[in-house]
Amino acid sequence: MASDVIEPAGRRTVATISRQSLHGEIVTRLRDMIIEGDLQPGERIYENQLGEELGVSRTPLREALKFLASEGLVELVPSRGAVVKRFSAKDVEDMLIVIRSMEMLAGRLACVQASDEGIAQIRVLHDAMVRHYKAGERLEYYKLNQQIHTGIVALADNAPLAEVHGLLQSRVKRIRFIGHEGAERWAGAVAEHERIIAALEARDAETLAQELDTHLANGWERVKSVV
Amino acid sequence: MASDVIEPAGRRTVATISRQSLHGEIVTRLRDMIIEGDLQPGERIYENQLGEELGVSRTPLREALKFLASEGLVELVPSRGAVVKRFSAKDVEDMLIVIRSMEMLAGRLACVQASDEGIAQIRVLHDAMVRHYKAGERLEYYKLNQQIHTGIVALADNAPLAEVHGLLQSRVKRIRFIGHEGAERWAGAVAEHERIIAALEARDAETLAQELDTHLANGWERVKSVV
DNA sequence: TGCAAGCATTTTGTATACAGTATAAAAAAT
DNA sequence: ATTTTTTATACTGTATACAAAATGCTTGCA
Repeated sequence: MASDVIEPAGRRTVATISRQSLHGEIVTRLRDMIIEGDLQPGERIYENQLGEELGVSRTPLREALKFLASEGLVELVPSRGAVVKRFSAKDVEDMLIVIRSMEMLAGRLACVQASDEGIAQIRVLHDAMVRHYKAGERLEYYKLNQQIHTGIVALADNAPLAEVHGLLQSRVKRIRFIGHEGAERWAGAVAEHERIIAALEARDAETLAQELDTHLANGWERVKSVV
Repeated sequence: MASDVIEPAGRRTVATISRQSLHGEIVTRLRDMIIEGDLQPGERIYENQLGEELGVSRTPLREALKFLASEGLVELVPSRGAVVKRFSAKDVEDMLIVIRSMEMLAGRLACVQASDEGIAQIRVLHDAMVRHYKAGERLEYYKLNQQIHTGIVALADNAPLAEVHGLLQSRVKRIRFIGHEGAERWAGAVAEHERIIAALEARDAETLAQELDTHLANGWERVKSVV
């Protein structure tokens, strides 16, 4: 996964000056490494070793770890350093419950707040996703799927909501990415998405919330065997 | 914790059980300072000065600032250090919308998940709060009010939910604390609480969610003049 | 052979020092 | 007088060095 794709809200990527502070770069770098599985859950992080590996000294690395600890991606054990956080099945289920609730809220808000152009953009993403589905391209499908969900949340025009959603999303990304669903389930997910977009375009808040509810509940069914 | 009792002989742990790392202590210290208004919104934080003031060197202080930045309490401007984050009225309203949604979810979950003892404990807190209300003790009332809301979220037995709720809660605490409501509004809030507790005891999820919804919507009405 | 205690190594926690950058103030030129 | 440039100062960013704590290993003893 490229690190330059759309960043979650709260992170400002200024194109003009790429000179973000070093610890900032390390944060995004490590976040990617954790999500992509380069750093595995439960793995202890040795500051010297990792710092050497990244070509930075311990100080900014430590600062980055504190940041990620607050995000909940790593755990800080006093006097024993940082460990990549491991999530239990219940943790994941709990997170998905919260994510579901927040996307339902986002959907309701989006039906009121969103501009027509914003909704149209979601439709574009959806159509592209369907094309990738028909072509059987799972990775591309997965990415667009994520973008659509993040996009609906963005339409709600509620920064804290987007932030918290992104926070939890980043934690389950790793697990969700693994989830390989069978053809029939995959088809079901696409059909659900179709109804979601339709409800959004109709600005039918209750229907949209309902569709997101069932879609994300099914999402848990799809991944829970993997966790 | 109980683990200190069974320490092996010859290995004596110091009385200060809170053997938290220094940056950890600084985090809680600064968080309190921000919430209580010792550090005011928009105020720039000079690391040397604040470090001197707290009696710590810059390194752990900087780590603490990174942590708080991830929490959203301070903002990191590259090459210009940390600033206490300032929230607009819309920010606060958006946060309260999300908090409301999360507490509604928590209420629904609590009706299923909570133990009878847990619910009884909320009742105890509520009764104590009412006593403080009748005595006109605003500060004590405020604290118990917070505890009740946090307690209901805790009953949901969903760690990520409690975490993100606490995250947003800590941001609006500062504002909420300021909000001095008139006598009649105060009475209304207490009455709403009474209905909330009743619904919880009856484990009536929908009624509870409804009551929380109106209560927290009114909460925004109560503070929005202040923001 | 098993266990315990002490020593050594490794790793984290904190402080300090140095380098780079932004801001502000002062001086010079238009 | 105003604007621009230069210079100085102060603060942040990063690295390195030192101290404390924990883990692991070895050695001694029963």
